[in-house]
Amino acid sequence: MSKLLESSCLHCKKRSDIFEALSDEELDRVDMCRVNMRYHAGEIIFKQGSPCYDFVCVTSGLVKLYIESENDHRLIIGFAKPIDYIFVPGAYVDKRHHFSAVACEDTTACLVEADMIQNMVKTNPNFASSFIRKISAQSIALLEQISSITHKQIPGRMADTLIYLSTKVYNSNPFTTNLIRQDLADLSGMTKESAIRVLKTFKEDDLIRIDGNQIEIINQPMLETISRNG
Amino acid sequence: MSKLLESSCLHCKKRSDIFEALSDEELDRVDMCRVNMRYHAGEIIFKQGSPCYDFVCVTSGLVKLYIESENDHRLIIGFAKPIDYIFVPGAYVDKRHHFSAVACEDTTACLVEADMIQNMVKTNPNFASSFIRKISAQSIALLEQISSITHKQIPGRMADTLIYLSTKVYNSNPFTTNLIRQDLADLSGMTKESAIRVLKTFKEDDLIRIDGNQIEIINQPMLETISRNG
DNA sequence: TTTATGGGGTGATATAAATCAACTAAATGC
DNA sequence: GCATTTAGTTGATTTATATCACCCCATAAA
Repeated sequence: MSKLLESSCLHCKKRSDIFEALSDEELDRVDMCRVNMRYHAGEIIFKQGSPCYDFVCVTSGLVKLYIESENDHRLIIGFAKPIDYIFVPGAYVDKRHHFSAVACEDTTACLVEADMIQNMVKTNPNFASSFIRKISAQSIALLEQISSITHKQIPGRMADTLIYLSTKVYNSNPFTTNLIRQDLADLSGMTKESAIRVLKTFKEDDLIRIDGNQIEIINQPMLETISRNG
Repeated sequence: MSKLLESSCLHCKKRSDIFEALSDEELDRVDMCRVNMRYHAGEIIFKQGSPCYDFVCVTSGLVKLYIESENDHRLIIGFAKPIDYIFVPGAYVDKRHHFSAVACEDTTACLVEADMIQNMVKTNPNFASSFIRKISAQSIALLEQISSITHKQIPGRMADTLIYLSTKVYNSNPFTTNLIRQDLADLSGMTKESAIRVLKTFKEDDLIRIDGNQIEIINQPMLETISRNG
């Protein structure tokens, strides 16, 4: 279930950085190709394999991005939070989504026609540069995650996940999250049971504290050491 | 050891696709910021962590791209072959290389100043689009590799590697390669010993034939099934 | 010639992590 | 109020894969 909201890009306070490069007139054009959507926690925004028509700009809430494989395995490759827009690599290649996006809290987002964005890339050089900068950053994040998951074992991977959540997603410590254990596992490339077990050892070693939905990193230096040692 | 070659972008037969969008005048500008290099097999072209000044366009040979971690683990994330250029995500973010590049055969390549390319993105919209298309394709390839390595076990991963080499890198079957077993392992996220063992079972099951440097996929449908089943 | 060296290969063993199977506790629905 | 589902947790067991310790063989170096 979703409902339409009204406002304008020009005066939007939740505008993604990349739009800063646009003139008022260009923003109006974006406005014309834009739908504001509201998603409930758990709702799918787009699904891996489906055709992609729109770019998604998250204005509130939190969106989880993940790849899924035949055998029901999931790997969370990142999150999109307010004022992020979700880069969809398929838009320029095969017009398909290569990962899925799900609202993990109640979320609002603007869908902007992919053609419009691609057009803007052609007409506004600064927009093009911002766009490439964004893709580049996402590529780097992917490389880091590949590196973590393939080269480190469970404690190192979970340390990376916790540090990532605290410093890149929630930007706070302690942070309050409604990610469940399975999500932490899917971020770290392990099973739910393994995730629970490492978290337990981290708690016992006073590296972190978990209280309901709140996670606090108590000993970040030690977590970083664990991350480095793999 | 490397030596300088002479020629011009304008009449170059080894020009990467993305340059097609450029005018003669723009090609001349690229020419001015260009150095032609020759690398011997095994030589490093750039190393993860080092500052990046140039984009690399491979004109002959083969280049292996990999990420390395503290504990000497390597993961090959792809290859660049003639008429590819190597997209360096750090160029737009932190001016650092996030993976290393090594010539795995004798290789020639043109180094073009990153500033020049970034400038071209701003002045030529079609070039910008080509550029984004290329990055997007690389992102998709990374997603596929992440998916293979984290969701599949050894036979599935090696099947993916063999199919990848045959269809995407060498574009032939059988193909002749000078990749060693360790490289096949680094492509598949496993140890050399494990790589040798799966290859042995593949040979015994008549899925592939290996004769010196030549690898032939005999039963691709079966390999694809193994890949799907993980 | 012998001596390194690097790659391919194999078996035995160790181990990290998945799987399986229970059992709580909380939340939700009827 | 009871039944059902979902999340969290734990222990026992299995298994995939890494590690270790070798072997051989070719080539290059001394």
